[in-house]
Amino acid sequence: MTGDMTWTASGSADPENACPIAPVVDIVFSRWTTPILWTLNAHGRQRFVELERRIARITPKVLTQRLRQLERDGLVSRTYHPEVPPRVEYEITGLGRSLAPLFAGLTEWASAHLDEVERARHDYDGTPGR
Amino acid sequence: MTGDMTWTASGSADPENACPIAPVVDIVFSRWTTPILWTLNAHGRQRFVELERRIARITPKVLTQRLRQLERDGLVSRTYHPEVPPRVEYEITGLGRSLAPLFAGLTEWASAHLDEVERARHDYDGTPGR
DNA sequence: CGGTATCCTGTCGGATACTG
DNA sequence: CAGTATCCGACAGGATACCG
Repeated sequence: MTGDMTWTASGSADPENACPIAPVVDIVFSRWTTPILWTLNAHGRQRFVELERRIARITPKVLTQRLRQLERDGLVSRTYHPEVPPRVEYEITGLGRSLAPLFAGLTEWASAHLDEVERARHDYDGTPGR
Repeated sequence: MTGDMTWTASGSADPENACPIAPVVDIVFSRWTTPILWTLNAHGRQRFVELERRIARITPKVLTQRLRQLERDGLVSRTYHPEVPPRVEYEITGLGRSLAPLFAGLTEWASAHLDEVERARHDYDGTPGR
């Protein structure tokens, strides 16, 4: 399909990090960002508490931090409604939605290969002499 | 093409983490794993020092830790040659290579949208009153 | 409601030194 | 060469309390 030639050997190898996708990984796959993006995409525009409830175990502090980061990166938009009580809504942006195929690919890989990983782990752990 | 329906809203929402791809992210996108996988795929079978040199700034301790994890997950294979001096070779497995389309997708997303992220960051930082 | 402030702990990873 | 052992500092993230 697309871009397969990007995943091949070439004489390059950047001196700093020999991995061209490192920046994307930092943006999209830092801790908590995938659950947040996933929830926002799956359930549409949501308020802070809704996110807090759906993403179990996340603390408000961390949720705020990650939402700010995602907003700064343009993946999520924040709308403040000056009411009493105040209402804030978060929504995934077009840029954020452009990650959809990637997430779909991840999901597909998971269902196809996750059990294989599980088996490998079991074999590794079960092998004596490590 | 494939698996797009997995990235849609449905009544599910797992209680623990509302994000089905969380396990994959842990496996593939934990720190240093992408540079390692990328290098192994790009340059083929390599010795420890080769990896160490190509992945700048990584320390031998951390490289060992991550390689062990990748080996346990079945993404990388380790071959020990009992010689003097000893020789160890690391190679990406078939399971590891099955991540190729995903990495290609990431690369493509980067070239298509990374500048947009950069612009969003600049706008965000430049907007007063935050 | 939607956060922020403060404190505190656990863990990741760096530095250094050493070994089969 | 290919690691391991040990020490250590930084900081992400949890718990708790408080505010507009």
